[in-house]
Amino acid sequence: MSNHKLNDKFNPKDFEEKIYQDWEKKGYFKPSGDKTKEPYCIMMPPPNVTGKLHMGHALDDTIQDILIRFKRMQGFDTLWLPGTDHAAISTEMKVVQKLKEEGKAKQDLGREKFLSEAWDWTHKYGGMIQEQQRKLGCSCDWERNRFTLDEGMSDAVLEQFIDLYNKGLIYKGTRMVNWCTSCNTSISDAEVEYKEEPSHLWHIRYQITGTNDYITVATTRPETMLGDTAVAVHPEDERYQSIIGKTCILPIMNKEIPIISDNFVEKDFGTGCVKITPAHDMNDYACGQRHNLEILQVFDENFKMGNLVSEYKGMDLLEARKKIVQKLKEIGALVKEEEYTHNVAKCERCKHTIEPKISEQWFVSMKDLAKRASDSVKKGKTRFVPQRYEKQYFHWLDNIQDWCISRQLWWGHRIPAYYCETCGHINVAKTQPETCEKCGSKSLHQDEDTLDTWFSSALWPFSTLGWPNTNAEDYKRYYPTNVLVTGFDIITFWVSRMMTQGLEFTGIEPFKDVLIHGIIRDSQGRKMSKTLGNGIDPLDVIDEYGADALRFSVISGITMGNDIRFSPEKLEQASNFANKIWNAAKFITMNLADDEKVREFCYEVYEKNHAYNPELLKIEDKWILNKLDKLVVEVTQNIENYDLGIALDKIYNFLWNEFCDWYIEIVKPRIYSEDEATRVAVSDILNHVFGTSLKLLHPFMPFVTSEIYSNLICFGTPDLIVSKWPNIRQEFVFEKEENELEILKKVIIEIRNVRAKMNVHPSKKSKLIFVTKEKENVLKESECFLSKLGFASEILVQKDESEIPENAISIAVQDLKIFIPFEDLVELEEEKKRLQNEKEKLEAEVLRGEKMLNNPGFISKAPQAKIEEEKTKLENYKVMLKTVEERLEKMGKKE
RNA sequence: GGUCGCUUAGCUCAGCUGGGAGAGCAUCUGCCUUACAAGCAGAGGGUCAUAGGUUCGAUCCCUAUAGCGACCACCA
Repeated sequence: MSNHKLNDKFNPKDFEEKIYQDWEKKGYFKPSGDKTKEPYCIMMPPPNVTGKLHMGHALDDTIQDILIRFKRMQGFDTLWLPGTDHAAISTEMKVVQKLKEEGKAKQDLGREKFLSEAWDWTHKYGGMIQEQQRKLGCSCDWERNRFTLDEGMSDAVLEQFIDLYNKGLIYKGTRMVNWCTSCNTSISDAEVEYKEEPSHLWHIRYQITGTNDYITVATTRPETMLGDTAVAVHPEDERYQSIIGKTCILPIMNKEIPIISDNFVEKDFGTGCVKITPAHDMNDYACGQRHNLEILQVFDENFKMGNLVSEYKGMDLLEARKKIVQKLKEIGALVKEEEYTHNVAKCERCKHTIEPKISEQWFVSMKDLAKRASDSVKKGKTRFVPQRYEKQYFHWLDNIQDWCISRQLWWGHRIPAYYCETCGHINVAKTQPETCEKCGSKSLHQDEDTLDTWFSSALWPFSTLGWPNTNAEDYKRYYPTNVLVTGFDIITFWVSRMMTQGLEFTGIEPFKDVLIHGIIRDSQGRKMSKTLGNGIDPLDVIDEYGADALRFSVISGITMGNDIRFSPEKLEQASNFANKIWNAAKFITMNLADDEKVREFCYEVYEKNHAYNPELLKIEDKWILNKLDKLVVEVTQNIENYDLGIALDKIYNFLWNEFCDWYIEIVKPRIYSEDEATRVAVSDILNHVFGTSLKLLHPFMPFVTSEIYSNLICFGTPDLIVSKWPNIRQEFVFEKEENELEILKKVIIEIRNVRAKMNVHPSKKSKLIFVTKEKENVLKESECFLSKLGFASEILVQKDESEIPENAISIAVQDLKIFIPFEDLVELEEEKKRLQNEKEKLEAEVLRGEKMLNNPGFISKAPQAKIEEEKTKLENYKVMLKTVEERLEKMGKKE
């Protein structure tokens, strides 16, 4: 007997942790370093260092792990490099919050102390997510783990800044930027999101200077009117032609401001007149630039009312709005107040309001960089999967604005710009220069700001490999990477920037494929969110069902790019599946023939590439081997194409419905055979087929497959994780046998079907009489399992129908006729009804076939193979119909 | 407003370049058949959103419509 050690009950907790430690200890996650192999590399999108694993990560990481494990088994020199991101705003917010709870403020602490707090925080909460990724089974090389604030990465960031600055691609300028009033920093366009909010549209009239006429403007922000420096209309708006160039009186301020014309004004919106507040609106600012308008700040640094009007000074903005509306009412300037919903800019991180603010910031000039990144994808150098997402990418790059990279934060890479206090010159260098490069002064101070998080993550695919040292071994070997796996929400933030920066600094696209997946929603289809509290914790899932089940549940049946609805049913399915193969493994190991002999046989099959000995193979062996070979080809192809959901479902179906439900059942009599040669042969096929399926399944469900495999296969075979991916055969040698067995399966299904319909208890056996002219040999060979699965007391094969009892059930499958004499159990009327039903079905089939084949269009235009196929099918149906008709006729005569 | 996606069994979703609709769960009927009741065997259930078009043939390709969703832009 085999010395199997599989526990009686399947429980992932018994082995998952143990197996992971074993993999890591044996160094399987590290690249093989074998230079004769082709490298294959994936960079893990770095999660926030203080983050927690959520379902999105679970999906993203599972996909990557599947690809890496697949390629590793295929013999590539694989590197999957993990890491974490310092997540500037997010982490700083958390630390600020913590300080606040302690009654401290960031400013009081000062930069040094704050950073030390932030590092403490990072060390305390950081890295937790990586422990969780281990639980998920991620086979990434932890020894190459990187952090965006570590030394090497920081050096890469400085290199990038200085290089772009020297090329003139980074500049400092005063612009209107998005300002988060809560985070107190500028943010980039990509970090702004818009949310619909109910508000009002106030119509306010401004008197045209020197007349009794008025011009009415519509606004959602009356509090900004104090800073109006013009009113604009569309140049071609007939209504206002006469007043363009005149001036009007700004109420409350009682100030004369010009009426100008500008194309950005929409004639059809509101009144067609827009108040222009250059200091507090993006469009107004641009318009002000075009018309040389004065910029008047209405708010102070803290977004309270400034001192334009002393009455409102220091007031909260919303409060000021009320007061000003009130005032306008009083002076009769308010014409109308209507309900209005509009989009309000919000901070993507903290969800607080974004205010446009004029300030001095650092920018990256994006136009040329974007063009190149766009072209790369257009030329197919980098490919989006699914392809439709490239539109999102193009759209972003084609409409790119300069990238605001400075943040008024402390947690991050500090901008390497040193200002000369003597001459004002900006010195840009990796470390603080002794003297100003222009005037030689020693009074220099560094820019206070830090860089956008994405400025460092943009370098991720190569800074992790040693860049800017272009001679670094990893960089030379693994760059560019093969595939980037991520969600569509991050295409603009990250994918596009890795492309622009990658091309600029390495001259090549950082990855060949960009694989985009959907997001995981809750069981009702809602986005998982903290506020809704509908998030599923992957760790809870792992705890309850195991990591393999979690992985199965997020991959099975999915299509790349489509959203996934989380369902507990899938987890049940997954864990049932794991349990199923566990039990199959138990059965196989329990019944293996003598170890030594099987091992010899195994060796033949494995090392000689399917060196089957046809002498020892029976029809069912050939059937399953043929199916297995097809499965290998298809699954391999599916994974190459990133059709992971399809691949997994095929393996599932093969293992459960073909291997367990049919093959094992068919082969049981041979397993229990007295003859040792029979047992050895069948043990070997079981081993081979099951072992090969486990290989195919391993990338998807690494733990349970490994645990089983190491208890199943013969000595000398390596651990599953580093075993060889099954060979792909070019041709399927057992097509004929496969087809024959499929027919026998149908026969068995039909037999079971009629027995079920007639309520025959399984213990009640019956005779099976096969009538055939050609399939005697096949039937003889299959007698053993036919009799078992068909509940037969005896099997008779004969050439004609001469001795068929009157009251027998008859079944027709292709050219086979089967009769089951149930003796007293058969009710003639019932059987007639059933046959009549059968007849009608077959007639319909024959009709369909004839209609098709009689269609001249079909005959002349359809491919020949299709025509032949239809002809064969029609012949089969005709034969079957004839059988049924004859039987009916006979029964009719008996009455 | 622009772009894109989705609409298939009661539910959740597959369905790869057009050639007789699939899975899981749920439902119904039998089974504790010595791997597995987390199981086995069987069954029922779909005008593939609607209307046109292309084709010998359309769930699949084209056009329009409706409902849902996402992204981008943002109009004061």
